Amino acid sequence: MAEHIHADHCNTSMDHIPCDEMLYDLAELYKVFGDSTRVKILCILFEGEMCVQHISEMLSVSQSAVSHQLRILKGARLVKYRRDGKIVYYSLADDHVRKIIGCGIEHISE
Amino acid sequence: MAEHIHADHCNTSMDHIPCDEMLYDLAELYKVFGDSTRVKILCILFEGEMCVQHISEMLSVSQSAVSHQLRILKGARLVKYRRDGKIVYYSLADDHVRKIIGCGIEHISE
DNA sequence: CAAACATATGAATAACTGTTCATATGTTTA
DNA sequence: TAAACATATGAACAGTTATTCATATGTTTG
Repeated sequence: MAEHIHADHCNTSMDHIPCDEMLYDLAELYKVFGDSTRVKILCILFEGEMCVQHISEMLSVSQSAVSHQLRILKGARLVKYRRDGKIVYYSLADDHVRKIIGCGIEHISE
Repeated sequence: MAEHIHADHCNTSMDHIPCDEMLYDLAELYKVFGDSTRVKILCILFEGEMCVQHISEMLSVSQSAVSHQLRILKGARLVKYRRDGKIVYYSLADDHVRKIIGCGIEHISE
């Protein structure tokens, strides 16, 4: 939410140095990617939507831990969810995630 | 260094889920971007090479703190440096940095 | 409605991280 | 070579964070 407010005041292109608030928000965003559990969750969601339990099993991470991390991913607007009965399905919010992770992989595997 | 070893064993494209080691390395990379001081340093270096003292002044961050952060950026192969007398000039290692930060800004300002 | 199930959440703890301070290393110049 | 300067680095401390555990919320089914 706050990101939007800041972002509107700043330039999006890389022609000039982004303003301070934007750089702060940017760091906040990358912090979200800076945890292997969260990155793994995101990559699992590349395949399509998935429920919490399934994610938990695939990663061998407790349901609680996954849920906590999903909350953070939600907060960064990286994932969205829909409820179907008692099951909640999570999926990627948009294509930025794929792009950002793609950029990172490019750097590591250069 | 280790990243290279892992990366070679994994797929770079996004067709399949990247392997565990790669996702771990990826999180490590994003962790580096996940600090506003470091992001600011990187953005300052968009303008070209710059010495430690100058960076320190521009950010109003102590010389020591900047130096510590530059070490981390160096470790992630995001910046390179050259020594000219007593002054050390830092600059971006390659264009990945610009790309990664560009992706991030795109997301925040959507 | 009660029991079972799926998910979310608050508190606590252990591990990690960024800054500061003091000092070391390396380079120039007087 | 001594002093001054630029940078690097180790230790310590404060603040942050990810997981666990216990439990709450919300949903279905018997």
